[in-house]
Amino acid sequence: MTEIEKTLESKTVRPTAMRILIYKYMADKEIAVALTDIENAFAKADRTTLYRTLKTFEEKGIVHQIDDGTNISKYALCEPGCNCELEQDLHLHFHCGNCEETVCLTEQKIPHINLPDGYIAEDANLVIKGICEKCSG
Amino acid sequence: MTEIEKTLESKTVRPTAMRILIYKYMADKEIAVALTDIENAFAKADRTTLYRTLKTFEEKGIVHQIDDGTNISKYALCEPGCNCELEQDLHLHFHCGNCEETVCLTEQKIPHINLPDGYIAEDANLVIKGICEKCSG
DNA sequence: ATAAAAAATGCACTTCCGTTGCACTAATAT
DNA sequence: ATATTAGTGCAACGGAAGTGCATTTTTTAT
Ligand SMILES: [Mn+2]
Ligand SMILES: [Mn+2]
Ligand SMILES: [Zn+2]
Ligand SMILES: [Zn+2]
Repeated sequence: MTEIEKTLESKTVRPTAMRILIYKYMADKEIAVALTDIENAFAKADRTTLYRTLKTFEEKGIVHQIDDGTNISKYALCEPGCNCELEQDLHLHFHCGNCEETVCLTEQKIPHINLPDGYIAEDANLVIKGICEKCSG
Repeated sequence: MTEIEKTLESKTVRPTAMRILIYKYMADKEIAVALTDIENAFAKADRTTLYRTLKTFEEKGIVHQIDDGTNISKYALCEPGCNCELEQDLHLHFHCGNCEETVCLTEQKIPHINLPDGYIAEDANLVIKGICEKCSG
């Protein structure tokens, strides 16, 4: 049993062929991927399957969904041991206006914000737009 | 000439009847509005006109577009003298999971973030999700 | 005032992404 | 071996954003 299969099973996701391929695809990429990206990478698979795979991965805490402001949902593998729901694990995301790529900056946590009275924070999303390290070189 | 007409003209936007109505509608609301909201409020007007009015307002710095993570673009009037493009004027937005409303927290500026080497920030979007002051009461 | 030009509006249609229903197939449990 | 559950594929739908073009309204020039 491979490392990936073990990872999936540890999150109670059955390691089907398709799921292993998608996991591998995402692990090899250092950037967040859209459904369309996966669709293009696996042309013979049906979009619905890929879509539902991402949903399953998300529900089981294998990936987290990223809203980078492009109105296209992106996904990235969670770090080992990450708890995306918890405030302490909320990292920011960077979207490059040049290459259009979105990356997790997992080291950069979202700072705690003091809200006006009555407001209760449950989640936060911080996206920085600009030029990425690859494009600014 | 009314106050609103003067405001529009000062931003080089011709104060047509429709535009004045939309401006007034947004000024009366304390929350960010979607195109659909305006569409419902002015049922006899065509969606395209409303759509293009918002675009014009945005280009001329009368409103700013808000991406609150719902994948529905919201718009809110800019504060007098605000320069949304500048980092110093970037405020955060709050989206309530209960009433589904989005508000500008214009007092809460987005804190400056130190990015890894090579990353150049040009814009930022910070959305806090939770329960708003009206719903938490 | 009249005509020409420019701007705004309305209608129809398209595109894109996300999502769902249902049938079919593969895997698992009894 | 059979029943049950989980995964996949196909087809269609839906909402929201966006565009091309005809028509109307407003502005400008004559
Ligand atoms: Mn991330
Ligand atoms: Mn705002
Ligand atoms: Zn880049
Ligand atoms: Zn609320």
